[in-house]
Amino acid sequence: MQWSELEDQACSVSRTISVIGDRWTLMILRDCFLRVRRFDDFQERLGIGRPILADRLKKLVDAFVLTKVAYQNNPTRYEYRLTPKGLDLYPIIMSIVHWGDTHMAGKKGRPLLHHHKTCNHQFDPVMVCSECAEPLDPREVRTSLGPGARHPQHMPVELAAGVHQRSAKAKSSDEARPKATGRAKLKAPAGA
Amino acid sequence: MQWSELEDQACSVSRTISVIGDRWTLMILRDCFLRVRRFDDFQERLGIGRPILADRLKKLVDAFVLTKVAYQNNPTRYEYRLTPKGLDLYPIIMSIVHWGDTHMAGKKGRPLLHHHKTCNHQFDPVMVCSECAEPLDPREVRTSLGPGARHPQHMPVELAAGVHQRSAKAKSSDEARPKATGRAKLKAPAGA
DNA sequence: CTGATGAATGCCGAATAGGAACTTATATAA
DNA sequence: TTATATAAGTTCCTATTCGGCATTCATCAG
Repeated sequence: MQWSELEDQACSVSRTISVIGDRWTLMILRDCFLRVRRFDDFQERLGIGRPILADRLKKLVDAFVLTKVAYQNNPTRYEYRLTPKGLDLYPIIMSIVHWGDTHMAGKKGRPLLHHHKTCNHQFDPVMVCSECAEPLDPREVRTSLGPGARHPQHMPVELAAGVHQRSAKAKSSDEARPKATGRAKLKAPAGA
Repeated sequence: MQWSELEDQACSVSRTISVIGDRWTLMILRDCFLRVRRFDDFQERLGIGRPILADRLKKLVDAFVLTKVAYQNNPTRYEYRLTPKGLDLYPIIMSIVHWGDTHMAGKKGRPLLHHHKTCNHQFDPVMVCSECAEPLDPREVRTSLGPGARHPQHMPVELAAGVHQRSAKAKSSDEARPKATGRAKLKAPAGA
């Protein structure tokens, strides 16, 4: 499978990985959230080669994750800023940071601390259910087919087992709609 | 920078990326959470080459993200299961899925739906603050140095700017740039 | 004009991906 | 007994991609 085929797949993970599934891209994005914006700053902080950096930045701009903003004229120079789409990557980056803090930190502890201005506490990111606000445990989640489902290889094994080529009818009980009852403030963008 | 150098860095993102920052690895992990466990199932679902699959599985086992469990004897065959450390990757995978659902879904909608057994609702994952349970907005988060902090290139720009270890040519950049915040609050909050 | 700065390219060796066939070990079928 | 099927790899080879160095490009300061 080629890199470019990934984004054509009917799988959200594949398509996301086609944008961010690259070592350098993730490092660049981390720096973006640390408010790094200029080519040479990225280059110096990451120790990345300039050609690769240029390539990754261009791809991120093409994917509307970053946008080039002129910060001076004559010559016009640009800096790279996160778009709203790029800002939405925050949970991914924070999840990665938190996993690293939890499982990969050296004996000295975590390198960075996060302080929430809203509540004025140091915090950890927690992934919760949009409906009941409970932290998510993978064993408490059941996956079912959505309207965009196409290929069995993107389904959980227990659903893929009976399906062979074509789009399967969602056979789970609540196939219908997300119907967000419950805490409105937790409701994530519905997407699609 | 080599792949192998990443894991030596004092940055949680670097170290995490050294484990999961690979296209195939992320796809494999997605399948793990969809309860795929056997070599040939991974191979068939992902269309990945067998050598690469074997390599990635081995790396994940070495990183204690997966573990090999014998599911039969004569001949002994193993399947791959997520360890607790691997299960902790769930927020990362879910963040990726959700971003893809939100920003990369085709017109047909998302391929998979997630149902929370705990509350019996279809849901989206939301990343919240562990202290106040509010959804996280990157602009409401301030980053500060933790006990494991070492290199300025892992700090947010406004903190790295004041650190001495910076290379000599930094003077011009500091001059030309609007001073963000001073270095007033560099000190990390004491305990979590 | 010359040099400095910020950014993008070309070239080339090294690493990686991908496919096909091969291996091992056993159970089942002919 | 031989043959076939199965699961989990491994070996080998080719083609692509990656990463780093040096260069190029455009513009402004002097």
